[in-house]
Amino acid sequence: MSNAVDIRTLEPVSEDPLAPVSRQERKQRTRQALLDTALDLLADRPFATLSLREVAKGAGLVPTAFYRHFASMEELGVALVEEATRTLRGMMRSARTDPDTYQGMISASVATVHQFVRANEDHFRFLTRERYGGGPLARSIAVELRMFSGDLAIDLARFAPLRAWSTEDLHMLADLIVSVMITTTVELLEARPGEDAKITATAEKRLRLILLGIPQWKTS
Amino acid sequence: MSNAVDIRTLEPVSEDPLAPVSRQERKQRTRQALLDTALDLLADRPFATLSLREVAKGAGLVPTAFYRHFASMEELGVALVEEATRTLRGMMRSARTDPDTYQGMISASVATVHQFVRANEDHFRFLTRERYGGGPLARSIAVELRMFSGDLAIDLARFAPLRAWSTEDLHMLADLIVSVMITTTVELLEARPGEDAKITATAEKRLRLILLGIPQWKTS
DNA sequence: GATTACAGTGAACGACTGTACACTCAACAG
DNA sequence: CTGTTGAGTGTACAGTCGTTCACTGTAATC
Repeated sequence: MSNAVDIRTLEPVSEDPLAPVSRQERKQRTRQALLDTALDLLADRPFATLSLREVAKGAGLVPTAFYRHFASMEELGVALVEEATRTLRGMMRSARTDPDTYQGMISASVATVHQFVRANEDHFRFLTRERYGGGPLARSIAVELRMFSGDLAIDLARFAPLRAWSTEDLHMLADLIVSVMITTTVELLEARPGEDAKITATAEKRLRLILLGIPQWKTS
Repeated sequence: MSNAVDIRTLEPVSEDPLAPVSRQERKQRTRQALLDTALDLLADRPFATLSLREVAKGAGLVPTAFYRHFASMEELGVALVEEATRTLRGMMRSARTDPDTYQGMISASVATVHQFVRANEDHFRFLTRERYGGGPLARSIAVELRMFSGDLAIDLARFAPLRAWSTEDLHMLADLIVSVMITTTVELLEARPGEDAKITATAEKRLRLILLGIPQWKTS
């Protein structure tokens, strides 16, 4: 009767409490343990300060066993980006259920961001940290965000007041909206308990102000 | 005839080519050398990965001599925030020379940001990196940016269409503008040569779109 | 001119880092 | 049942790290 759903993939959670633990399943499990402890350790420090040894220890492994799963810490970082990115794509997909009014679209989008950030704080903290952290991960995250913004631009093009806009202007608008969402995400992650409502309300205001300018815009 | 000006402080540069090198002047000089090499090393990595030893070595010092100037790397980080913050304040002051049209204000502001970022890439890279990097520096940078945004809100309040706005809405608008400026800064720092014009043009568009919404806004 | 203050030196420490290598032992294929 | 594969172990090594301590030499002070 539970019908549990993974909020990241929106796929049903298969509950298999006592699996026969095949060989590759075990491997995948400790691999996930490595990713999880890395994400835990990343709660309050940048990725570049993680050491292979402490990640291995956190996963209950001896340092050398780490190499059975990743050739280096950087490779683990890439896997982490992929994992967090999957969450991000899940959010994007979930936000695409479009109400037909501006106001409805705004509040639904902000609510989706709020829900996903709270349900996956680790992932979003990792993404926002490393996006600007300057490591080698920054670039791949930037690429992912650009994709995000590109998809949003396509969605926006369907709205009547935006049909006549040049694609360049549509991307400008999409980037602007994405940057508001990123700002909101960071604010949520830094918020003290109880401040969520205020943050989402402000985010909605920012989006509403931007959308108010749309009818006045003369596209090039 | 040169009338050279320090772009960070807007104060005249005193040219004293062969000073008699007093004792405390020497000290201040090596202190600055520590800050400078730290900033250099920060070009492509987060602050948390800097080691005391390499900063000392870069400044031509033995590791233990570092302690004559800073009690720890974190203290150096704080000094770095102060230095970069001085640049930021210089930019803010420089941007306050307000033309009286929206369009003039927008292009002048974007031009100022562009000019300051290009002239002090190290400082702005450091600020944007560490703002979201999650270290102990993030908070003090956040405080500084909030001040920045607060000052901007005050300036905005002088504009006729914004006189009736609630202070809360003014802050919302100021934050929005600041986040556009931060986004633009990051884009400039990541830009390949020759892309500057496109980036500043996009930044102006984003600001113009936001300002177009102002007359339609119903403040609360 | 004698004395002090102090920026910078050099050796040494214990802790931690990534990585190499030879190993164990249980799941798998034949 | 037998042989192989491979995830995980244990030891070891060479570097780097922050920090300690006793020191040197010179500018500043009296």
